[in-house]
Amino acid sequence: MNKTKDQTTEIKILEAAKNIFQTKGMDGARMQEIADEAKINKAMLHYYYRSKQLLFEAVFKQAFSLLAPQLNAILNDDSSIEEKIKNFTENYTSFMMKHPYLPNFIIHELNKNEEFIVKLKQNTGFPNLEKFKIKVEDEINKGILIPINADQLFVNIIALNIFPFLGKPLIKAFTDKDEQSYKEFVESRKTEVSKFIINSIKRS
Amino acid sequence: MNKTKDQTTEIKILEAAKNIFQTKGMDGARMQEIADEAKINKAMLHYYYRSKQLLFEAVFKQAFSLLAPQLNAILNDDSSIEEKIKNFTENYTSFMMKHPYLPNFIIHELNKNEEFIVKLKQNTGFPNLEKFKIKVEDEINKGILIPINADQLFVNIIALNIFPFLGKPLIKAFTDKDEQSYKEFVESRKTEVSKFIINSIKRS
DNA sequence: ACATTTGTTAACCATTTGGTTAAACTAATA
DNA sequence: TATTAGTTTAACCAAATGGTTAACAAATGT
Repeated sequence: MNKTKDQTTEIKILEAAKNIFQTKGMDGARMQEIADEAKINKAMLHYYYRSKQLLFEAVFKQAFSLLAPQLNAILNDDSSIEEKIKNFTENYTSFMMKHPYLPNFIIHELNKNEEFIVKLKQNTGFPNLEKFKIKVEDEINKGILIPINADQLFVNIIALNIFPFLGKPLIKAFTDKDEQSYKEFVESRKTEVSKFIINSIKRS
Repeated sequence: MNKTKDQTTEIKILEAAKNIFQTKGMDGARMQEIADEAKINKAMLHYYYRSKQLLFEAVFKQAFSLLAPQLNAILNDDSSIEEKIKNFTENYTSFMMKHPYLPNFIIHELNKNEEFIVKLKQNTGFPNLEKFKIKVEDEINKGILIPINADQLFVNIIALNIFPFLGKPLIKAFTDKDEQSYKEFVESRKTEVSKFIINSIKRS
């Protein structure tokens, strides 16, 4: 057999499964649909991944593993909180514009199965806030930032960055934007969000 | 027949459907499961609501109709932006603590079926930002607020308030909180979030 | 009292769905 | 070139699922 072809079929399946699972969710996805998307026989899905559940987990883990490094990189580098916020906002928004279904997929499946995150947490490389917390407290002590709880600040940062992708249909409707102007709206958040946060927490 | 009993059966179904649909989503929900939850025969679901789709829509519309007035009340009253933000943050968080599955349910289903919001928009009472925008611009001109785009501000407000309910499993894992301390965390956001926003936009 | 409408149930049905099987095919190896 | 191991396919299967039906029960109106 040909190892290259092995991989391409296996990867074609994962790719197709990613598309279907991320748009329709675990429950809404059909094995046949994934097979069609990958242009292979349905039996191949089971040949390579055994069951829908295992195929789903392969997709989910891959999706999650795309997000964690983004967070870690910024939480653990040595830059100032202001720089962290600027970098994160810029990078994360750019990344999400390329993977717009990802936040919804992860959040929905995690909410449907809360125990699932316990498994992920055991993984090395699961984001850790310790260094970020220390840095926040340090800058508060130095008078750079006004007093704020680091957990609250962290949640505020990710909320402001992720929500536009989660709530896109809602926001589009509320603010009366079409696809194009919504894209511009999100694009402008790359800088607006960090200004907004820094305005709030930086001692002036 | 007995009109009171009619209503209770019909309402028992809607109540059960709400529980199941909101936790499992349209695709994950089973008609039999809803019937069991309501402790009635499965055929009754079809007798009163015709199909799964229509039952789902009844649940969805009811859920959505709980959110819209909350938004409208605050967008359209005559208070200052600062008061709007304080009221909204306090009220919305309290409300969501009582209906924690609501945001996820609405956001997930809306993302799976983007056209669906068009129907909702035709409804009278669909939230409208005009008055809010005018008030924001007014306060900017008066020098109360620093310049900020009203749409961006609006998205920031709802992002900061809704995200803790959408991303609960994620945030719990990242910040290492158990159920109780997460509850306290969210509780404290009732005031923290408005302080955070006002800090950012109020001219000092 | 009786016919009619409304509500409820159990059994049933067609279709869909995840998953299996066995045979056919491919390509490297001995 | 025969063997072997891995790959792919079509046909199949049992269980689950949304939905229907027909008989029965309980109100309601006349």
